[in-house]
Amino acid sequence: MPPAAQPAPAHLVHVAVSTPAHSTVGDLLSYASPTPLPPGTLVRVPLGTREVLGVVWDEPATPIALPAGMAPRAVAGVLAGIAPLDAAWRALVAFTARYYQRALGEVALAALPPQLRELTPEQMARRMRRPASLPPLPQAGEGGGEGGGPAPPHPKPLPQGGEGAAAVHLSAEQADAAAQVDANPGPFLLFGSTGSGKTEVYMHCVARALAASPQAQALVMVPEINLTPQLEARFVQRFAPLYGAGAVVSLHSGMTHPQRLKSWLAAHQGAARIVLGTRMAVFASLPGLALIVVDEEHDASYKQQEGARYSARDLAVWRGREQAAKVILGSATPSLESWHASSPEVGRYQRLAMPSRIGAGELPRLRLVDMGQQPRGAVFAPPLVAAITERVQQGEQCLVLLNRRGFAPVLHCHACGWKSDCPHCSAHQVFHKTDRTLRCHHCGFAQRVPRACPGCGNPDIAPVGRGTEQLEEQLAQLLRNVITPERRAARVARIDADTTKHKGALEEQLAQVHAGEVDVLVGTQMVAKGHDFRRITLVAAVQPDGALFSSDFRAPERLFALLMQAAGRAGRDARYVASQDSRPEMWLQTWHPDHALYAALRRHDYPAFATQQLTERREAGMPPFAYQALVRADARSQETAQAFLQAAADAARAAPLPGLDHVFIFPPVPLAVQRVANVERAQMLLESPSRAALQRFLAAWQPLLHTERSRHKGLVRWLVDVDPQAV
DNA sequence: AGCACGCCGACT
DNA sequence: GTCGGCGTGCTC
Repeated sequence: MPPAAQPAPAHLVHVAVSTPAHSTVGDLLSYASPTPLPPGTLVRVPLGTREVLGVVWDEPATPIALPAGMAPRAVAGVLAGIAPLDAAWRALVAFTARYYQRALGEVALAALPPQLRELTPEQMARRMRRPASLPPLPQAGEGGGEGGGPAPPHPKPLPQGGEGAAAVHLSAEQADAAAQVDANPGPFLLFGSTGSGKTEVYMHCVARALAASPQAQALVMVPEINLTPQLEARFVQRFAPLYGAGAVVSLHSGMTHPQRLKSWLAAHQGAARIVLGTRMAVFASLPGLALIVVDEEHDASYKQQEGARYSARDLAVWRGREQAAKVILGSATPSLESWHASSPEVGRYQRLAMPSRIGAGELPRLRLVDMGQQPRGAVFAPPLVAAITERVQQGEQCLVLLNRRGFAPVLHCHACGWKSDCPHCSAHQVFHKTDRTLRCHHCGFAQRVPRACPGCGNPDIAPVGRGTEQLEEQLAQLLRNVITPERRAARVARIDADTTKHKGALEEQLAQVHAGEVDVLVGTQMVAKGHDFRRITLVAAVQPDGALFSSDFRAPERLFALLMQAAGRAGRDARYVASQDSRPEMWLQTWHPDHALYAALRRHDYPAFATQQLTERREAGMPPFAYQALVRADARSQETAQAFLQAAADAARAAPLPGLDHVFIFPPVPLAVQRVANVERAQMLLESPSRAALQRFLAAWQPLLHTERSRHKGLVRWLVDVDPQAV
């Protein structure tokens, strides 16, 4: 009688699964597998009653002890068609989790395309077999080891001589910047004014990087989904002839899950040579990564605002160093962090300047309207109305910016003092005239506009303040008799989040502007970013002052960047400036015409502005001369939220935690909008001159925060935000 | 976070 | 008699 086949000796594998940082479960869970599984392997494992996606992780330095008496469960399946994620990807994920104080598995799983979680191994295998537009897939064998499968096939022979045939001529400035990137390790800060042709430099550097090796890949990030289509068009035009149509892919949250999975797999397998995307693309699996470009690197959108609150720009720099890829950060108005890092005194980044505008007209002249000298209560100062009228009569387009949606931010009853407060938030409900609603922009609560004051019955309730809807209405009224050179009545249009809710609406509206059907465009800051309005010769910011005296120390930086960017929308094409005496202009309506920010803006002098801001920041000990973290707490009552934060701070001081000597803990305070959707919000700022000390402190603090959480009933959630972009 | 189990109110 | 409210507790 032969003995029954011995069960194969079980191998213990350590798997990252998605358990949030709030959970008591450790970073890695142990499972049994009949065969050893290399780190990076995608597996399905049982977790409680469900089966979830996991990533086999590296053997921990210190062995993990299972809870007493617990036997490891068996791995349910291996996603065999997908090569293991390489060590570089795992290192990026591990660093992100550590630095931003989140669970490893949460970061790892969030970094993978969502459809991987939904597909069973069988569905996955079917999908991998399906003949796709992608080149044939490398088959990853069991135990395939590090670095993925064999080199991917190439749809087209490699271009000869480094530069592709489709290369365009670079200006001397562009060529010099590109040559510096070639010759130096970086990271680089490409400081190029709007219209200086940064994208050409990016494409040139991408071409060089890809030509250097058949495996080489490039990652190009932009801040907003809206900006990916036009970027993709340019990259496809330039690189598809060289590397095939599948060589350029996009990755952003606006794509469908199947599209995202397809792009992700193409990048993972190396078939995609160029990945374009938003901040999430920084986590793409790119085994051949040779170059990372972060366009508009100053943009706040690179900071993730939920889950792991990572900065894709900062992670790009980290990843580039780890994976020996060059990194180019590009901006006309760099973040002060990057500007400082590229200063001679620090020298961490190499600064490359491109001051000239190519093929575009001169930068617009700044016109400051002193609102103290204008009739009270006017939305538009008479000189601005006159200027817009004149432009429209000459067949030129104008752009009017106001960063506030709706008709008016609040309704007010003068009889009893009633205001349109949101019942669930400590904020006003915004009056939207087009659909006759009051809407809270924080919690989304919407209701019909009341006919009379709900407080006293007074039928006369008045809008206070202005939003884009009101500007649109007022401008249409002011320009009602203005005729364009084509003998057509002037047309005003509005672009904001309300008019572009539906898919394709933004593209449609932009097309109308490009076709010249619109004369004056009113919009929020979404129109100031990136879009190429060739015929706009006048840009006006109606109410820019708010940011000058904001409690947020980064508000001036953001305002300067926004206004510079908006100014760059004007006069992109010299042909559309009708005559010499109508050169492009940027108008600002301000109560503070002598403010230093506007003076620097008038000279288009970012370096002067940055120097002044950095001086203030240095004196005040603020970033980039200090490092910050924020602990946020949401609770049923403000007292509970603050009590939790205070208790956490007390526990840290009582311990005392390592790094505490170099970390200053501010008292808990309510957020500016204290209550949202009936949840009270508070936060506590931590500041340190040493990033390392702050990191050490936060890591040691994590378990105490968990402990405190359970002691505070009514606490809804808490979170840590490292390097917060607003405090 | 999910997803269980668990113990009290208004309905087929 | 059940369906279901969301309060605590666990996930290798």
